[in-house]
Amino acid sequence: MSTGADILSVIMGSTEDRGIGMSADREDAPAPRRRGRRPGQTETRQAVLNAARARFSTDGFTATTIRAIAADAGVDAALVMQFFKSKDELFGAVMSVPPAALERMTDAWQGPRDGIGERVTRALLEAFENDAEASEPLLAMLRGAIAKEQAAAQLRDFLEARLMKGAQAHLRDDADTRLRVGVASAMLVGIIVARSVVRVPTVADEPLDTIITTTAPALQTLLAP
Amino acid sequence: MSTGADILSVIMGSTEDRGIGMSADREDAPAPRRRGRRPGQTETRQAVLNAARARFSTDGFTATTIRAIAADAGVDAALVMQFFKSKDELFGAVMSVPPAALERMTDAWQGPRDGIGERVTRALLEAFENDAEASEPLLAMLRGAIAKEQAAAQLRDFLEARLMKGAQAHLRDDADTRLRVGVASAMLVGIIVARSVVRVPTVADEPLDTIITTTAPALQTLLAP
DNA sequence: GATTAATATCAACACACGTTGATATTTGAA
DNA sequence: TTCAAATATCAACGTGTGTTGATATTAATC
Repeated sequence: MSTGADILSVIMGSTEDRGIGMSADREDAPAPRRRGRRPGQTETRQAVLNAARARFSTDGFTATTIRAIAADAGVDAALVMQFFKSKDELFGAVMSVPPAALERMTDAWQGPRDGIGERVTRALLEAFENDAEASEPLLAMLRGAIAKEQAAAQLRDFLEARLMKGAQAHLRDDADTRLRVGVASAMLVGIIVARSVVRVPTVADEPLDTIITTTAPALQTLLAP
Repeated sequence: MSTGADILSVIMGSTEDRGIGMSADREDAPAPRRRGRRPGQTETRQAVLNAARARFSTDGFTATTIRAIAADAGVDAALVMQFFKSKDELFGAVMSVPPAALERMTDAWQGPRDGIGERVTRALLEAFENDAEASEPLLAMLRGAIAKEQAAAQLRDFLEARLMKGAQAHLRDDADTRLRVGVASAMLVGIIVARSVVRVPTVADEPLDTIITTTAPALQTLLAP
């Protein structure tokens, strides 16, 4: 049941990073837990956040349980409630794309019109495939958008106010351009859904470069008509 | 046992001629319900299916409760369990796109290469926007794909074995064409997600024709390179 | 009319969930 | 040292869930 949390704890941190040491003790032994505060520097809060991000991104909001998150982090469920006071607040704390990843995505819109289709396609899809820090919050929002209006709003905001706005900083600012950027983003989200959520074989089994090569010319037509 | 379910769901939304006792009793009166079998010809099973399809398509699998479906259909929850023996089986009975709607989508791939981008885009998006019989099962699968592997598999099958296969009947059958059809479908799914699930304003507020006009040339590039 | 099967409701089960209050242990400062 | 705050667990609560078994009412068949 454990997800890509190990990778994550190596990469570590997100917008909530406190800049302290890592080492991330995963629990797998059914140890008879001692009761009080643990000795040494405490990093449990971060472990809970990582576990929550991983769970929410794979199971969605409703199907993710506080108890499961707590178990993943090797912690009692009540402690999770003590840190973040409700499941809703924990979800909110988890859904934020780190600025660095966002910048990498929006920078792709800059540059000559010639290669814009490929640049944008590659930036977004590669970020999603290789950067758990960027993809997990996005997947959490996407999956959460189904059940939680909060998540839909957050994803809307990310796409609209951050990704698309960041794109338009490098483009013209008329209604037509806005629409084209919106449709292009939607298309790329579709490819992400097909690959990572639904896992349609034709799209999911192909190497990412093949997908990019196929997709880019269509995006080019859309973005540089 | 979903034997008769598919047939029934095809018959259902005919908007006219239900033959005999229509009535369509939606709950609105807090009537003290009588207990046994209701008089007249019974159509409750269909009402349950309709309510379930609507619920699953808007709330997703996990958040949809048997009790809510039963209430929508004006029926006791236990009766739902008697008809379909579990929530899983009810979900399975609901997720099937009627053949007529499917045919309308796949037929669009037929014809001259010139207009294929627009034809396909229009067929899929319009079917989704105007035809609840087609869109509700699809949305149910899409929303369910997050939490239920069953739903992801069903949606995979629909896209892969039905929609894409139906498309390829009218096209060449090499690996490259298959990939292009897959990517095109994924892109259109992305637009559906942006409009109907996440409701990104830039894409969702525009009239459908504007979206189609913008999208079609990109699909054309992809499908007739 | 009598029997049987289908349709319907009701009451309750066991279980998992989010959440809470009491309590134990450690840390860090006074 | 002393003591409050932070960190941790435990036991339990109320609620809502899918599901079940008993039972009532009607329709269809003989």
